[in-house]
Amino acid sequence: MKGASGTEQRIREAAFRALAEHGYADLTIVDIGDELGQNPSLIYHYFDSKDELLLSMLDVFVDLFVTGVDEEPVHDPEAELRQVVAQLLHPDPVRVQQVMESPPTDIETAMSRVFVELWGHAIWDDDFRAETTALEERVREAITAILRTGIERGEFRPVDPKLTADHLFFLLMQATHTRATTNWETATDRVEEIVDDIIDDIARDD
Amino acid sequence: MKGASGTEQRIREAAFRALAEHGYADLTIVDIGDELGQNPSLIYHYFDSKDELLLSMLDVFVDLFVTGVDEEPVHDPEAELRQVVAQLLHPDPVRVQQVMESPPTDIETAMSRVFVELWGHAIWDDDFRAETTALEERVREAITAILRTGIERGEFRPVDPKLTADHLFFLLMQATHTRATTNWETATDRVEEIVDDIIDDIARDD
Amino acid sequence: MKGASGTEQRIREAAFRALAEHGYADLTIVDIGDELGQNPSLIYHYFDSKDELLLSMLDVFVDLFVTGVDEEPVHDPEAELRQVVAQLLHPDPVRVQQVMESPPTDIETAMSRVFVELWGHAIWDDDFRAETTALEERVREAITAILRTGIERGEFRPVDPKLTADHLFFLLMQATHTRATTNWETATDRVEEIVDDIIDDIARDD
Amino acid sequence: MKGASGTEQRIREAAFRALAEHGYADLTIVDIGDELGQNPSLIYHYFDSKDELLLSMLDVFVDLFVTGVDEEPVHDPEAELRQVVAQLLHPDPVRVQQVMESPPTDIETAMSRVFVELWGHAIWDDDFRAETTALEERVREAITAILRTGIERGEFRPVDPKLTADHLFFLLMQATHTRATTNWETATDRVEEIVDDIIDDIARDD
DNA sequence: CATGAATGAGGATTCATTCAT
DNA sequence: CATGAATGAATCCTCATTCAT
Repeated sequence: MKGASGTEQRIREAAFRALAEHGYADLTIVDIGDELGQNPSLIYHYFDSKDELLLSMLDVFVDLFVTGVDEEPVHDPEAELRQVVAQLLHPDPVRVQQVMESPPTDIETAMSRVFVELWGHAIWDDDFRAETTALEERVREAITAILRTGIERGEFRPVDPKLTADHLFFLLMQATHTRATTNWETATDRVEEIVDDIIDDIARDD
Repeated sequence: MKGASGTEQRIREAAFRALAEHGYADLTIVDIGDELGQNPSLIYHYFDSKDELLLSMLDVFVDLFVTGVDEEPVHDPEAELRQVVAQLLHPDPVRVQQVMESPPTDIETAMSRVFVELWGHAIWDDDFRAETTALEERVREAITAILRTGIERGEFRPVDPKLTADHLFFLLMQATHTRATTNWETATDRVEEIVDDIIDDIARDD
Repeated sequence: MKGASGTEQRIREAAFRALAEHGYADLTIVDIGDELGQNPSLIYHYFDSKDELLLSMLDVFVDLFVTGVDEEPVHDPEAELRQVVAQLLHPDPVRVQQVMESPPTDIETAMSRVFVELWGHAIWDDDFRAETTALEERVREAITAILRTGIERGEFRPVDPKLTADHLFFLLMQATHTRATTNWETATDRVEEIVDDIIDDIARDD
Repeated sequence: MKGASGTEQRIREAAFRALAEHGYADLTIVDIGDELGQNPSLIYHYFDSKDELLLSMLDVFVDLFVTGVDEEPVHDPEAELRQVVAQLLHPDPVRVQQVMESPPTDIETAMSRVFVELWGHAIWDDDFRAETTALEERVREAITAILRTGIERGEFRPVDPKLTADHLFFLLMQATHTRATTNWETATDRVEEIVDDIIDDIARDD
């Protein structure tokens, strides 16, 4: 794998789009080459194998999914909590553009499909599973930190921050999962409704 | 596809076990034949194609996953609600035996893997997606019915039964998903903790 | 690799002919399939890989090269010595037919080419080298046994049987090598001349 | 192909070493580039194709193998005969250094491997076969010349010089061949023993 | 001179599926 | 019912070669 060539990142992004379009079981090197607009064999100048490319492509997903979630100190807990929710459910096209050169047209669909496909692959591949586990922890900890700050400042009720973070986290992940895997069109809305209620409840002033 | 031959069902079950062992992307007709203990060509006497078999195999999963959840009239809402939770998270070996001739050794792992693989496939296959959607609705309605009965009888607080059912449902599905796809060993326990709190809250006598 | 199917042997023979026609560096599975008159993928029902097939094909060469050389007790040392020489340099079509179903048209050319190609491959492959080493020893020992018997019976002069056997063996091998690898058309005749002189010398009655 | 640039010769030598390390069937342009310590594309500035380079590389082998064998008038036939034998079986490191800038560490192994690989390729390539034929003739004639001089001067018995030269030549070639292609470690010693006996016999004073 | 990106043809291997028995 | 031989399409990957810089 070579160094800082832009091509390498372009290949990763092409793999991301191809995965969102074909799924793991059906994804071929030719599909990725098509998406890349170049000869498939070029891929092997930058990656040793299809597996290595796909593992490396996880980075693209991670960047899209959690960049910004856990980077800043917490200023306004409730606003930030709601923003994390929004970010996980509805990727901001502007931020996506900063991370990805040529994002897919429908980024929400692409993200949820890729999420399901990558997590599904993690069942069988230890390297992948290490990444999925780490990514989930990162998100849960980010939410925990926001909750903790809110509680310390008295803006949130004194709930168990880790437990509540996990609770929210489970709901958000499942929203993404159901969106990709069923015809229940309003599932995401439903999750948002539930999550909003929970946040309202935590943040309520009583 | 021929009639209700025992062989046909044995093939479906073999496909289920093979899927739990290899995953969708890696599943071959030979794998299924191995699991069946017979020549792979035999499968084509009963099913027109691999795809048809796998679609048909969804029935095995449905039987395992929801049989019993929605069949009886509701007697004791809280007990039955807790039992639905238990059933979705921890398949009862006795009941599994009634539905499946040769279940896999570790049925919890098998169930959660197959769940993720089948739902993942539903992204790409409309027939599958119709089934996943219907199955989810069936579970959500079963929970809704229990909640509604409990509320009518005054045993539960007057929550929105559909909303709460969806809430519980999302958590239960995500437990299965996280169990299969990450190294977070105690995720299922965590969901049970959260779900128990919710049920306690609904059923609380105040 | 399956058992006693005739197809397996037919594949080995096809590989032999294809090797004689294309050489090791240029030998493809498609070439072997062509020679076999069947689809190349059939080969993989009988052999795990091209390498495994080619190793197994060594047996065909061994059968052709040394069968009969070392099987019988020695009756007439000089005649048998001359016959071994003849066999190694000029395979008898009748005997070839017994060992091989469809031998190549020009068996002498084929044998010497295959010899050079297989021995060349033995440089890089330990399994092959074990076979070439064993085969050479078998031939040298067969010649040694004939010489020893002739000496014991007083029909040969009391030469060192092992040394003389090696001497004859080196010349015979090189005849095959030079025949395949140069334009020196009469090299084999030249070796026969030299070998005949040596045998005359050993068997001379003085 | 450009002129007599030093780089051109360095490429030929790199090809020689790469051939000794990988074998013909496995030799890639990248291997040669690695051995050269430079970018493989550079090779195409000096040679039109891999085939052309390898044909040109034969010169390196010829230089190593026969330089000195046939250049001088004969002074001491027996000594010179023994020296030709020694040179063909055990390349002198000093002389190798004069012909090759960076010879491989184990020159004997390299020489015998390259010999087998090149001669093997000569089966399939007329240009190569012309070279192998010419080289062999040159060696045989050099030996013949020495023998003839020895006989004329009465230092050797009046054997047929061409026949004896071929005899010695066959043995020497086969020593190289067996050394590279089998595990018979002492084959070269064995050939030397036989060849020494022959020379002793020719040179004997009776 | 020298590099490295890029191409395209070819090769080994896998696998769903068919068919004769 | 059941087997196993056989096919052919598809897939991953390699590698000689070209070209822009």
